[in-house]
Amino acid sequence: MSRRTFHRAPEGERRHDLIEATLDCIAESGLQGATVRQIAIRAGVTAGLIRHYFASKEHILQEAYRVVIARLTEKAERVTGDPEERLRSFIVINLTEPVANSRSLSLWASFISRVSVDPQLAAIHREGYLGFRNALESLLADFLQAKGQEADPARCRALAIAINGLLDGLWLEGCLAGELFEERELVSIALTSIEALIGLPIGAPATTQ
Amino acid sequence: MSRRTFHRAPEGERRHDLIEATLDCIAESGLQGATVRQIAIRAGVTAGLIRHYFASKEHILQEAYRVVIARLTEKAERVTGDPEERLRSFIVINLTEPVANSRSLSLWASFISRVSVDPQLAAIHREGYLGFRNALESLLADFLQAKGQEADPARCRALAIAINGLLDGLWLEGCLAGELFEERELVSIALTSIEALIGLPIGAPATTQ
DNA sequence: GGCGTAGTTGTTCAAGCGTATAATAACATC
DNA sequence: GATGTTATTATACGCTTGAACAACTACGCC
Repeated sequence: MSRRTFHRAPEGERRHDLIEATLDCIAESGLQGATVRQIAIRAGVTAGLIRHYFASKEHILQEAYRVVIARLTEKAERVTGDPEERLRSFIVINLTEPVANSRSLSLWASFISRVSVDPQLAAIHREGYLGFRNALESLLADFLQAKGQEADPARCRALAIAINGLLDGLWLEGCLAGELFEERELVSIALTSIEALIGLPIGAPATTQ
Repeated sequence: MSRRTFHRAPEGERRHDLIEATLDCIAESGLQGATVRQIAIRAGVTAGLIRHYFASKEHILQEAYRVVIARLTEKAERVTGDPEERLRSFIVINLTEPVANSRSLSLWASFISRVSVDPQLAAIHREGYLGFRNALESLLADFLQAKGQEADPARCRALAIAINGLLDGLWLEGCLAGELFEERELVSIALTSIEALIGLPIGAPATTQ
């Protein structure tokens, strides 16, 4: 009985592949679909190998959640340019591919549903979430200051909460109802709405139709 | 070996209890925690009984999802009063108990994560979601008309999308980060923001601090 | 007050789960 | 090319799962 041949992959690559396979399983069949056997099949290895890299199934799920959060937030947190440009980019990035698509939503919702139950996931969640909102709040402060407005802390906080909510909600709508909107439509609505909230133009160049 | 004694409940009551037990299981341990045995234990019956009322586990989960959606939307869809009062109530209801709490979010997210995978759940979702947004859109049209503004359909649609997004997002923030806000704070931010979006006061009576 | 019905129980079954561990083969090193 | 290390496979174990089904009993009915 010959064993199947295999390839010894470097640790980093193997871990990455396993996590990617995990995300595929979750996106396709939910957390319940992410069994060690299914993950292994997808990654093209046998089930036992997962325990060689992750102490338990819990651990690989936690790592996978970190990756999900990172992909949802990292692009928006690295915008460049002047304050106005950065704010605009932040908005657009969060409402277009690859951040906004149904797979992202499936993954996000799968983990969110367990955040209030699983303390480990809750910790990972809080970390990523605060980072995101702080990035937005400082973006707003910079923008207001650049426009010569006093950056009243209370107002900044309220604005950040509102805009964060608006972006979350529109992202949700776009991911869920995808085909009901053009990408441009949600971005356009977001820009117009946020201009109304702040009371200043964000100067979207020929984006608002 | 004597069997345990039992009570023959009327169908409606028994089905209700079983669904309630299902929701408890999901809220506490996610969809994975909703096994026929756990549901049965919570409902105080044996596992076999579930299959007497529901053709399969899938069916009881679908019924449970219908209940979740109904509880999230029914109160807001039944607001009364003049247009301004109805709009204000709609906003407040969606951001306070019992619609906004962490259990609601857990249940919602659990099902949402499978909507893009399970066609049956997707159908149930679309039904409830469109009802909610239509309710908001007609509320807006009434409000604008009552204020003497022309209810331009395109603007109504964009406004409904934006406000729906804002409410969803703030609901999410409130449910997830609950302790970071006072209930009043999110409601207050929502009212102020929506006034800015519409460009009209909603006349919140002494609610905005 | 006995009977029939069907709501409910208890048990069983195959499948699939996470985990543990021994055997094996790929690769680095010399 | 032999050797040592360890990534990887293969197999096994104990447990839980959704489902099926026969036996039992509560309760409406006449």
